[in-house]
Amino acid sequence: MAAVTGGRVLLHLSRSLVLQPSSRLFPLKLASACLPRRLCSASDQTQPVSPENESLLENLNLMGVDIKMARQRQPGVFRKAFTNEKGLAQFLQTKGASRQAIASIVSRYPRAITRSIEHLEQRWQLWRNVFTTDAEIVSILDRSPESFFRSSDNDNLEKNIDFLISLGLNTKDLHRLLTTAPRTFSNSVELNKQMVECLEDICAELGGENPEQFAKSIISKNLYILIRSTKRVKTNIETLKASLNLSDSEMLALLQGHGADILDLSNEYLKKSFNNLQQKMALLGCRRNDLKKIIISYPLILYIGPETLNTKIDCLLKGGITMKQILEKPKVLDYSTQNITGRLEELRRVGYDFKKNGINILDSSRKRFDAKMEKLATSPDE
DNA sequence: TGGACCGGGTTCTGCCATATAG
DNA sequence: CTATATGGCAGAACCCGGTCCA
Repeated sequence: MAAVTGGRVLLHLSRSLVLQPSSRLFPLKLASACLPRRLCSASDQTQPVSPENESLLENLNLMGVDIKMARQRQPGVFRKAFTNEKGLAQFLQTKGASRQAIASIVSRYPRAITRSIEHLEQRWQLWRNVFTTDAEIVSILDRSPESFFRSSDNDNLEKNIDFLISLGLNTKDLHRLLTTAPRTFSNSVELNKQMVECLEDICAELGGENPEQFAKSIISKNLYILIRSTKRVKTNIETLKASLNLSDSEMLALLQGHGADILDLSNEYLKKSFNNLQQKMALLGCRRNDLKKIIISYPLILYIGPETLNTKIDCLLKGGITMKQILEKPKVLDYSTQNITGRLEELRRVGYDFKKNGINILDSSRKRFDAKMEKLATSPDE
């Protein structure tokens, strides 16, 4: 509203992509007169807050930025006298970002426009140490602008990369890490070090031989671990250990296997998930040891939400599969309820005998499953 | 050579709270 | 005081196919 005061200026701005601090043209006192939001009335005891930067608003409008969203997220940016929205836009454009992408990036993380070109160039180069193309970086920025822009500390970023390499993570690991959990690289190195130390300590406490290797292994198995708090990881390990009554070596084995996958679940979620599974299994007449067994062989079962899990199990049971079979091949729970339901129906039609043939057929790719079905259709005696 | 075993690929941000800087 | 930097949180699966062996 307040922003569109002069079409003349709009035209002018759209022509020149030359970067310039945006506010020069509008002295502050003038802008304050334009903005009714903060009339410095007599009753207002606080210092008059500096008003929003008028020309900045215009620039952002031109860029297609969602001003309302941006203002809600980082209002401070709008009151800055000098910003670099044009420079940022041009920079991202040369890297191959579309107009829409740039607008979306700024809408979601307005502070991006406070970074200088030098800063941007440097940060981009650091990311390019890990990524091979600009396009990859652009796609991450589009996905998560905050990951790239939240920190203005390029030295820290460099230290992070060095640190992660020093852990023995190779180029491919680094690439996966930055792709999957880009926030990791905006953490302070200290924070990342803390998590690594935490993992090493856990290994040592459990009597592990090689804490460094252990930490590295957990990170490469669970790329989200470094953007979690050490408290979360510790609590989850305690929860697992206590509720399953695991010995140190059992716990260690679990973590070195697929247990790493569920370490980053929120503490409450893990507990809720565990309790649900426990209850469900008790209801189905399983023994306490079965619970332990299924979690050790298929920890990801705790990743599945209570409702989904119960539905899946019921679905399998209704389809003529026994709990005993599920306990032996928990991986069938990997597949969606929809997938399972469909397959059960197909198998029922051809009279597939789970007692005789087992349930492994449910744990196979679509291609393999279809091939199998075709064979069953031609020679139904199976 | 069918099928069991196993690991890998995909993907996870956007908000809030708090400490710190200015 | 305000703005920035940073930590932390909730949220919640599914699918594919290489390989090896009986």
